[in-house]
Amino acid sequence: MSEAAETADIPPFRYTAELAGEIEARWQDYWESHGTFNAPNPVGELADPEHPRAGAPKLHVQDMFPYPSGAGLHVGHPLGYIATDCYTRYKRMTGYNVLHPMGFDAFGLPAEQYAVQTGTHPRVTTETNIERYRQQLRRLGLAYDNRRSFATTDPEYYRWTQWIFLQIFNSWYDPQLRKARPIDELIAEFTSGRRPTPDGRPWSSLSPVEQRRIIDDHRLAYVSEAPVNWCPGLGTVLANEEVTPEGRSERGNFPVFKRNLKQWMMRITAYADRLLDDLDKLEWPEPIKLMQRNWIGRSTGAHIDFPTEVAPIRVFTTRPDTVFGATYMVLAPEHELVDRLVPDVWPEGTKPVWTGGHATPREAVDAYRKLAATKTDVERQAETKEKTGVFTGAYAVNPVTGGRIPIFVADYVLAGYGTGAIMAVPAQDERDWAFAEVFDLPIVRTVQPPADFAGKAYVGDGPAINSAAPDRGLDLNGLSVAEAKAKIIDWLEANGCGRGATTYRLRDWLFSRQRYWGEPFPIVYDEHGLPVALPESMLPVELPEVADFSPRTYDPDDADTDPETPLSRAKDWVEVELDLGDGPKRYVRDTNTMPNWAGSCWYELRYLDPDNDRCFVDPVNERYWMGPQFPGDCGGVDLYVGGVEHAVLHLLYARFWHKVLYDLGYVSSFEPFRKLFNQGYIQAYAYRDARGVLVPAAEVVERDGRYFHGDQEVFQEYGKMGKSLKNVVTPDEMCEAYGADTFRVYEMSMGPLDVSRPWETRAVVGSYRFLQRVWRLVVDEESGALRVVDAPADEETRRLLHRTIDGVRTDMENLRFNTAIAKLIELTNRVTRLSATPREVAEPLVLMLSPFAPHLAEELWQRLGYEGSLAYADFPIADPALLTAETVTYPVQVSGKVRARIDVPAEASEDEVRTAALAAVAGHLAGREPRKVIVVPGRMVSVVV
RNA sequence: GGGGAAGUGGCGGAAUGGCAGACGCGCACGGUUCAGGUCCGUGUGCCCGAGAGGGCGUGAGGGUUCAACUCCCUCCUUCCCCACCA
Repeated sequence: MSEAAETADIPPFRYTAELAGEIEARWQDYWESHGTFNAPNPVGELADPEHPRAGAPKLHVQDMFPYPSGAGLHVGHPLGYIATDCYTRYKRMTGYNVLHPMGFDAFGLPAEQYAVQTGTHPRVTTETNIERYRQQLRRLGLAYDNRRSFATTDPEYYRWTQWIFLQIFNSWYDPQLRKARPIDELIAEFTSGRRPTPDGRPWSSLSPVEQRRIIDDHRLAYVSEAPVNWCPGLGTVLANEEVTPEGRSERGNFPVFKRNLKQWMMRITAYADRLLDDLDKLEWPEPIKLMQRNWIGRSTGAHIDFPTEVAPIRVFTTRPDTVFGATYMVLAPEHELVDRLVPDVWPEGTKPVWTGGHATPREAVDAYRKLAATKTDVERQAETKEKTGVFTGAYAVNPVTGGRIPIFVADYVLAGYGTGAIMAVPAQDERDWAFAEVFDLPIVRTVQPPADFAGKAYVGDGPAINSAAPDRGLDLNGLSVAEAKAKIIDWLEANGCGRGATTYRLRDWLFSRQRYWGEPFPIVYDEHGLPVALPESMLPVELPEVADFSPRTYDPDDADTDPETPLSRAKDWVEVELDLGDGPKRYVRDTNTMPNWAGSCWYELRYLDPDNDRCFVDPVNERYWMGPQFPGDCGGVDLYVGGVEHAVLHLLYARFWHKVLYDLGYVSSFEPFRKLFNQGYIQAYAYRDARGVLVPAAEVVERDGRYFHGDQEVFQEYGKMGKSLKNVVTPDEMCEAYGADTFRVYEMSMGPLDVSRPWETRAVVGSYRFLQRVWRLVVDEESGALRVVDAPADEETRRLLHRTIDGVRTDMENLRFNTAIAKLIELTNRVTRLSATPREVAEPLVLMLSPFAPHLAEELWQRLGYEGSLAYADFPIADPALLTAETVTYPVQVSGKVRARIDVPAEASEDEVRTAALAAVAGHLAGREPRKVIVVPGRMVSVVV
């Protein structure tokens, strides 16, 4: 087919991809040069009292910003961006001052790894990628306030990331007030003696270094020698969340080892309760809230101390009511008391199975620990229910029964949760039951199980049994689990052997990485090796130039190695002489960088005041865009849209930082994102040939339900769109073939926004035809003349228009764009059948279409005789009088089956409808008298015989 | 193992107690065209029937109701999250 043949028959004024491209470029230029989507701030450089929306009610909508990868965007990426664009364009037309910004989360490993491979500086790669993203997004006509755009890698941005880090570093958590406070206030409490020192010595008797260590231990950001996930293959430590269940690195799939290393930690656990409780204030999808609740994992119960010969063992239990059934104890292999407890010889009464075949307890414990340490998590996984362990040779005393109970070491008890020790109650815990069976330990039921519970643990509710110690003044028998818990906690507290307690699954956040392409810490170390904050005037601490961007990596299996960061090799940068208040001294910089998450922990705030160089956001601007809307409101972004993969980490970290900033008085909102919406994913078909090799999806053709690549039959599968599946479709291709407006309409009409669905390029043409029909309603394809007439529309068209307006408004408010578009298509299809288009329909149709197809709408709006942009035009309002049809068709059911339809005037009374209905179905009644006739006004009639 | 979400035509989906399948893709037929494509029109859940019409139908089974895709119970399947958390 020749170019000439292709275009020869096409009318000169048809809405083609070429025309769409021309219109789109023109309006994108217009919007940019007019700053059409700039949103005015109340104060500061972005304030604009002349703006049409200055002082209007605000709406702050935000997308989860992208990491600008080298591959560029595919059609799945902008789904959420288009959705928020449609929503904000709509809300702008209903009078809101809309803030809709976009930025880039640009620190990260891919640019760094590319740098390692090619020597290209990550900044160069990053900036190239960002530029590409900007162009791709611009082409989609997304209505951003571009003055507010930034990348987390901009020194002017990460200056404030570092500044916030310092606020966190210079804070402590006051559990009484349940909030973070400046560290100076803690120092003042110690100095005045209001707060005792940890070991009771007077504050003034401590050396300055001792004082600093105590203070440092209270900071919300602190350096800790803690067990971390060391990954020699990557040369870096990883957060727990970055380690797979198999005990390998999420990136690279290298082995990960638990090592004690000095690392920055964030005391997010101090906020566990607030992070949990404030979920109730948020309009988030329940599944996401649940995931956060599970992640925080609050359990309430008690700490109980079990005396031993060396020191009491403290356990955490959620079932203190079952303490009478505690017939043995288990310590995690890493528990600090293990070494002190182990005696020289096996005591009297040691069962052979307890010893693991070893001659002494010491030997047995050492061997077991060694085994546990070398076992990877894969192996532990494989033997999930197989309980292993070994007797320590030591006994503890059950504080309520006074009985001696053996102490075991077993890896089913985790060092990192609770106290790393448990009281084992086999009768009421399935794991303990399994262990007790293996090691032949006594089982004492303390909750009466139902009849069919012989031979297994019973974890449910029931009356307590075998739970009395009259000589100790304790009797739980007959009480329910809840009652027994309350009573035993009172008893434990009164007798000094325990107290009510709460523990969390959430751990403190490991906050340093041994990478190059991240924010440097604004911290130096002095001659004592203690951290010292750099003053604000020294921010930002910029990344030094280095020759080699990679951390030192090792044999992936060699755990006995130490991190060596890229920054540590920049000797001139690392060693500095500074005057930090007590004269010029030599300091050493921190050579770690912050994790990827840092930049996204507060970016929602920087959009509000992106150029402010006095503070990270002006409080007035923050209060306007994010502040509480009513008493008790948490405030925050009004709508935050992004993928469900950030359900826990990003959203938890960002909430944490936001709460610290709130406590310190910098923001008026105590949650960053009031409402969250998770968009689904666009997935795509991929094809493999008979050998299992992927073939490019674009080259596959379907014939009779089978798929072929050339002559070869290939087989369809379904998955994420990506290079690896050879099924990428880019927005640029779609813009080229159909125009950006068609692409936008297609993405929004595919289905509900929160559901994942497959991309089908061949279906895009439906949206294209729709826009062509709308174009034709307004513009004559042959002459280019306006087809719009001022004569009024017929009554039914007018009523359909108003029902459409009403329905579209509801759909837009609820982000149901697919049904909104369906309604617009229905209206369009009706008007298409008219010989000319009434202006009273054309104008509202164009306005309603404009959020989805903004370029086309702007063009038609202009052709309809308006000047400038329709971005601030009023969205159509339905006339309530026209929302019903003139006549209503009622289906008439007899015994649940539709037997007739009747047309009655909309204003007909219920009796008139009933009479008409009965007449219509008389034949089906066969003379029987209806028992009941139900008339649902405007809906249907149901006759019961 | 625990938790969550979801199962509707050939496909994406619509209907949240009231006409199941809106809207779109695909497909079929017709118009336009030398032809293909485009565009326009009509039809399109399945079965019986020439037709009028009738029967069946929202993963399976049961229940509530005049009326169930929708609410309740049991089960099956798929996807996602967590996973020895005391």
